[in-house]
Amino acid sequence: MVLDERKLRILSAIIDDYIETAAPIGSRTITRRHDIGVSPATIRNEMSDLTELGYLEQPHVSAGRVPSGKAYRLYVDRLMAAMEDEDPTDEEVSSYFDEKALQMEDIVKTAVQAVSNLTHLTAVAILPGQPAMRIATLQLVPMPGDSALLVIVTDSGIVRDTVIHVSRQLDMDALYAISRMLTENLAGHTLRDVQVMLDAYAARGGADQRVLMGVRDLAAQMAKQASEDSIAMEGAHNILNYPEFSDLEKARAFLSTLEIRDQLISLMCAGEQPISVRIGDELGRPDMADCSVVNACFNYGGCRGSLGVIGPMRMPYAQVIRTLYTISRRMTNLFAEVR
Amino acid sequence: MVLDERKLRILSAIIDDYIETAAPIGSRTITRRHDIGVSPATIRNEMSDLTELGYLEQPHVSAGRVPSGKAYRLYVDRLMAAMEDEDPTDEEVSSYFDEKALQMEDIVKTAVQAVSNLTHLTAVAILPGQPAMRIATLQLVPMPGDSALLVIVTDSGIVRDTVIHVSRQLDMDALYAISRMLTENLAGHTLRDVQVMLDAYAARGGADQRVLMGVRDLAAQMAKQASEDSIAMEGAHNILNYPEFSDLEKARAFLSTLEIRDQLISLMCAGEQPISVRIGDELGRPDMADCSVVNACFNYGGCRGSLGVIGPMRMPYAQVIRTLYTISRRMTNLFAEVR
DNA sequence: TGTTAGCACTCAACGATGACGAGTGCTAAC
DNA sequence: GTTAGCACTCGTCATCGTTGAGTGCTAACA
Repeated sequence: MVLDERKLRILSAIIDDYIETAAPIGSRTITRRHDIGVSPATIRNEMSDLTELGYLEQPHVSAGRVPSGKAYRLYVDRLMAAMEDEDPTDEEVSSYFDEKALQMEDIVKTAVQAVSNLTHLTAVAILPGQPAMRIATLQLVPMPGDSALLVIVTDSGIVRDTVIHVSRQLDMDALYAISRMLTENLAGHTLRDVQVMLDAYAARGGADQRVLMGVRDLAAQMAKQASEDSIAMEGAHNILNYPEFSDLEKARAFLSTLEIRDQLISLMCAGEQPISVRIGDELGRPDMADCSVVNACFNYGGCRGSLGVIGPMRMPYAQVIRTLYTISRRMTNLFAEVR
Repeated sequence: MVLDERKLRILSAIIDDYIETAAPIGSRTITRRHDIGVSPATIRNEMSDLTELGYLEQPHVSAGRVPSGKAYRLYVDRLMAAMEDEDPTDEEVSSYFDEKALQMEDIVKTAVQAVSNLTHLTAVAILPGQPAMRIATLQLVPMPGDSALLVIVTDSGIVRDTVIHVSRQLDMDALYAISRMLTENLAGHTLRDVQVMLDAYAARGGADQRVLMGVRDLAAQMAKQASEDSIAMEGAHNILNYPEFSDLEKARAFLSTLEIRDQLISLMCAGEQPISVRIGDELGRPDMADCSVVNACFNYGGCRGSLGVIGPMRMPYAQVIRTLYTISRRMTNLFAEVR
């Protein structure tokens, strides 16, 4: 038995309808809503074949059919092939990004929000850790009271700051002198090296110990943060709007999984392709067997981040893929600009 | 009919049991679980009186009784009175705050997480806007490429930064010179004034226009952000664990309300007391009539922020109040330190 | 006068039952 | 190969009796 043109059309019709209605599709429904040109009985025969081939499933004998993971896979593969030719427009994406000169973290946050709003699904971005980041500049800014803001900028454009205590008599110029000195000595070194170097300086005495320790602590904190993947998520409880999660227990299980960092990262980490779609079992996780994940990747610095959505297997793949593709490309461009 | 000692004991027993089990409490249950010293029949008579007085409600005639908002009010008032004498210990709170030298926003985020984890409710913090913030320092830090990080520190210790484009030839010293000049001219002025002043400078020409515009834009953005209340929230979908929200529709309504900024702010804004408890109707919102909000306030700079939880009327008030009290006091101390 | 045992009554929850209808699979005719 | 017809399946929904927790009332008791 082979998947001929008519079977494909019927399957496609079922998938489209099911994505829209979330209810099992019967043979008559198809003749009503699509112009296949044959009677329900014929459709039934074809559907029976499609079930045999593993593309359709029957919740029970007297219900309609529901697409299987295999069906979605076929559907998405054809979709992707068809999209290659298309030139995706920027649609409504622009309105989310109209601010200028955003910092990296803001860009990611904005992108995740945009995806969640546009797809009504849960959007997640993951930035893989960069353990070997190097310091580019280091600057102390006076703060009210006897403290200062320590700002560290890395070569990949990541910025972190923290408040440290300093001696009261250090004014803007004095702080700048220290900043210059520290930058000259530390620029180009990795965050880990810096910690060791500063301990050595401190042991030799001389400079303001509090400042040195402050820098070391922030460097340590940054090194820790930077070596960990960072996550942005938005729209987690969008899934409550999907009938497949109308069972509270399921919804809770889904949300709990999203809350566990490692699980989320392993779910959402992208492959090498610009767009990757993993459907149901392909996720390799029994608890997520009726979910799908679509990922796009983007470049920032020398690295690859992942932007994606997670939701029920029944999701509007075409729209999701288009949205993710557009936004991830936009992100890559913005990051290129920032550098 | 008056609320004598025995009625109070029975009411209190009902509330305690109900908070624990979430199921209507019957007369026999009370005699089984509490040592009131009278028979179920007597309890029934008392319960009938309590219902008459408005402290108890009957979901239907053959179910047990459920405490009314009025009952919780009484319960909480007595609780607060009893707590005055107590010296609250720091319990497990410390483990959340062991990082040193946190920035304001981090402290708030940490606090909200701590509250949510400890109470298993939805925790929210609100920092009221400070429209009249003044600039304390302003500093440009070199970034890779032809851009710089602009950092603005306000007199209340709020820090914001953004990346701006500058001429390629500006090195660290040049940027510092500009920073000094700008700080000298702008320090002490409000964010709004600064925008006007910079437009004037720019019109006169001379200095690096891009820098001036960058500073103006960031000042504008900060002014906008600062004049708005800022919100931190954690544990929104904790409510899915409460049987009162086992109705998906209710859960969704609750979550939607939390997502609407203005509604959330109006719900969570605290009064002047260190701890405020608003129960059911007292919130003045029909859609939240079976929820309660407990708020604590904390000081930061000259301002008052609010830290609170929102959840079903049936919440463990004693524990919630204690937790909020401890953490809000801790926050006030930390903010005093930072300054 | 307050307390208690007894008893009739109420009503949500639960399970069984049957009608309904959407949908299937099979067969025979076209 | 397609289609009409028909028997069959099975989830959904409404109905109905049963069960049990809990109440309110009354009368007896201390």
